[in-house]
Amino acid sequence: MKHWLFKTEPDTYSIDDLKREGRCGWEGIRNYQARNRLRDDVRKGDTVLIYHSSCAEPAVVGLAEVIGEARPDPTQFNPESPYYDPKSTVEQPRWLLVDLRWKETFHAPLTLKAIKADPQFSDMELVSRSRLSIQLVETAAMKAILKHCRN
DNA sequence: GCCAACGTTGGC
DNA sequence: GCCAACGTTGGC
Repeated sequence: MKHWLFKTEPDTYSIDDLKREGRCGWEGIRNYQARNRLRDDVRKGDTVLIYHSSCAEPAVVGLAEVIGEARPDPTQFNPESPYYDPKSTVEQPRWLLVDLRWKETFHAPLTLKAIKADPQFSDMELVSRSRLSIQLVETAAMKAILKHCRN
């Protein structure tokens, strides 16, 4: 089982939204590397850290679980959606999403600032490849993050 | 709001 | 297939 970190802008969709809804299709991934990871590597049962980006205090804020394998993202076919992609077809969908279930909202979010300041997180993609929206988290880092966030 | 990093597009 | 132009991300 793998661990991931999914980014979201809390103004658009926050951990509170996920908690309230209980589950969601993680819409709007429009980057090929991220899409390929959803298709090839993200599996049902994997755990996902939810990360708030582009906000006052960027941080890991909660935990979710992957409850379904990748499927076409319906928003790519909807002209009303900000994620609409006119070049994608139902026959050959370009973009995928996975379904998540809310598991936990952390009492002590781990801020980007704290992650950058801690040498044990220096290998995290959040530090080295900050613009990738679907990131792989190593088991050791995952354990350390959960320990921090649950204290 | 700025701007660096980096992904995507499209002409050649 | 190269690469310049352009667009997006996301921290600050």
